[in-house]
Amino acid sequence: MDDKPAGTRSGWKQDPAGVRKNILAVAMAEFAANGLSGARIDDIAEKTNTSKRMIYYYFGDKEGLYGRVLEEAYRQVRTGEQELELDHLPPVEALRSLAEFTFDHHSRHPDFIRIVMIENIHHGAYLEKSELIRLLNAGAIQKLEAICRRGREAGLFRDDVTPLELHWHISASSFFNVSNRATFSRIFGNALFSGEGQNGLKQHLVEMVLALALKPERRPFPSRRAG
Amino acid sequence: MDDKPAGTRSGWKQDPAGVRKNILAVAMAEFAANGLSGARIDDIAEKTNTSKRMIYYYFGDKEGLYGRVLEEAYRQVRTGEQELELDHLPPVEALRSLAEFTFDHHSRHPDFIRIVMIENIHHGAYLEKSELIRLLNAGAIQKLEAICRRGREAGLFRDDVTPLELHWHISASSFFNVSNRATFSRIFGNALFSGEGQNGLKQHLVEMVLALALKPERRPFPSRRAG
DNA sequence: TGCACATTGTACCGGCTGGTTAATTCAGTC
DNA sequence: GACTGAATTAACCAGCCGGTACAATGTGCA
Repeated sequence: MDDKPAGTRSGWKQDPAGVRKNILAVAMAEFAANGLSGARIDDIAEKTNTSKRMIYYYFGDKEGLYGRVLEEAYRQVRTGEQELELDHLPPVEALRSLAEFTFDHHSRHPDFIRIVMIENIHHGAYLEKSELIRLLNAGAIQKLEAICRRGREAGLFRDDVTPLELHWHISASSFFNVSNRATFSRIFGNALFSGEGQNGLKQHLVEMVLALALKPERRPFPSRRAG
Repeated sequence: MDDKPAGTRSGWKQDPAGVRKNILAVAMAEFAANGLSGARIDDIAEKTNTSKRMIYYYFGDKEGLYGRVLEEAYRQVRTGEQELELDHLPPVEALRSLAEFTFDHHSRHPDFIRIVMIENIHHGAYLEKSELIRLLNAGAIQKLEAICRRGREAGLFRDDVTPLELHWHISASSFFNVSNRATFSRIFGNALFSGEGQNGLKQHLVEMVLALALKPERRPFPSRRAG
């Protein structure tokens, strides 16, 4: 165990922060794989560098652990989103980039998607209890609001389509693309989930979102035909 | 117990078919509510008109029961879809109707959505085993294919957007609208889930789908502005 | 009626699983 | 180097829960 101590104390042989982190990471994978009731504390403990007792020591009980995993999942994903820089782009390009980024970002974080699916199965009961998550998500739509403001100021965007609604549509496609891959591909084949298929979906999502956001007379389409 | 016997034999006092049906209905509700590992056989038996013994008699084990519930869920929903009649409508109107219907239909069947969510959590492992479901779903896209054929023949529809992709986009929004209601509304409020909000989403979904399917020069938009 | 088979009730079990008890080690402090 | 609180270990437990054994009863048929 030659990890560098992750906590604030240095030269500390025991590593509480590292243990917590290790438990959280393993638990996230297990909950994402098996759900709240499907995950086994013993299995989580087994895959940890520490023991079952430590899980209860740091997280109280199974639901407490799940709650922290949920928070951690949101924290990781929202943090990743912050890195996207859009202010230097004109509104239409910014919206296009945001949609493409969201589509790819969700695709890169299937465990997050699965945790959110599981949380929805539980009617958002645990998310309900977390103030941290509400704070984290408060900023989730700010980029889009800024884009919409600029777009409207430039006379490009409709004003009867709200940022929230745009966010909903972008999220729906990006989320569904991961969450329902198993059943959809089983029923209709894998075509849409190949590299080519995914690019097609993404591009068409962008077209749809732009078609929705832009005033009809400002639409940059036809995508690649006469215009 | 004055149900009429549902089986093939008449004048039969015992009612195996009815018992099966009763178990399936209760189990579907329980699995939808709690997931596969979360649902309790004892609880299901309790809410049934019969006993736990009968569940094992008819369905073998818990997973067998879940598999049949999954089939039944698909059967109910796909059967309900059959009732939609679109052949008498011109292609654009037919597509609009199909999208609106799908949106509403999913909204009316939250338990089906939840079962599909749960099945996706399990990577579609049980759906994988069911030939019945594959057959049921084979026809799920035929209406859309017919619409697209007519639309292309009339010179209205693009030919680089497949029926499968249109189905994917319509499904994504309609599914997400139910599946992620809990977390989305907790984070962003209920505005989109009021009657008004839902109508707005549905109308904008239609706009997006039509914008995607139609050739640019044939788009009937601007939605309600000059044009 | 008596036979063969389908259906059902009762009582039970084994081990999995979330959670705990209590003793032990570790690191800093005086 | 004894004291203290935080961190850790190992053994243990109660009851839940999926599943079963077996007897009993219902049903059509000859």
